[in-house]
Amino acid sequence: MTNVLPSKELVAASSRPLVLAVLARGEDYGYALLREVERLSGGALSWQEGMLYPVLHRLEREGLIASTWRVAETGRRRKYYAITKRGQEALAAERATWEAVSATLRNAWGAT
Amino acid sequence: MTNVLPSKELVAASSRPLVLAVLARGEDYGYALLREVERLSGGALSWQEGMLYPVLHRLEREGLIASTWRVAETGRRRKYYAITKRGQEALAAERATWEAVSATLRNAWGAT
DNA sequence: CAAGTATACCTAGAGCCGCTAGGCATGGAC
DNA sequence: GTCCATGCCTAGCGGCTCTAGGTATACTTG
Repeated sequence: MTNVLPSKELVAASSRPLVLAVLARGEDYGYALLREVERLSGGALSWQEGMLYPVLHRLEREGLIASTWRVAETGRRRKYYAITKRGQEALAAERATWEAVSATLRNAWGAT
Repeated sequence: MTNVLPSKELVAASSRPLVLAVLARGEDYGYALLREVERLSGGALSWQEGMLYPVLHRLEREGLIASTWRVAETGRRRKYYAITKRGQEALAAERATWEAVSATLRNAWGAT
């Protein structure tokens, strides 16, 4: 399932729920999120940095995630993001809409 | 599952595969597609005309669907769209990317 | 110790797409 | 004859990814 190259629209639709879902499992920082998405997709998805950082900034501005600068054991400065209470509610809502659309697509695909 | 109000990004991501999927089941016209999507979603999704017609024109310009003006039994002029061979290939590709992204989301949701 | 690579963050501009908010035309109901 | 549903279309706005950069630092290798 390598390299299916989702359209930019599909990237746009999945970026928020995916970031929130990953952060719901524990805090993480931007650069590592890129790796995590690639891992979770089995290599199929590969996000660009240019879309991730704006997404993180938007989510933080909306109060769905919160950031903390910290120095890692490697000695590098990293900006760690954690999901907030409102972020968890938003995640549940995003998931519900995603599943509604998915169910609709399955209906359309299934019925010949 | 009424009224989940998908983001415009999710609408953008699903419009192409959904239109192609519906037309793969048989030709249809714009206005009826709006109803069909509402029906397939169980009332959860409600497309605006302002996004559907541009989508149809884009898909036709790309050769994925083809249109024919015809007069219905009601006496009204309708523009019927049918999926083309290339459209069916595009549908398969769209479906593959959608499922790759869905699987990624499920992975993120599932693992706590 | 110098150079290259991986890490780690950020942003401006372009292009694309849905949404809002209209417009136009006709058939059927009352 | 008036109103609603049908049936198609489009211009302008805002928002989001992508391209294509920039900056800085730790680690590796010769």
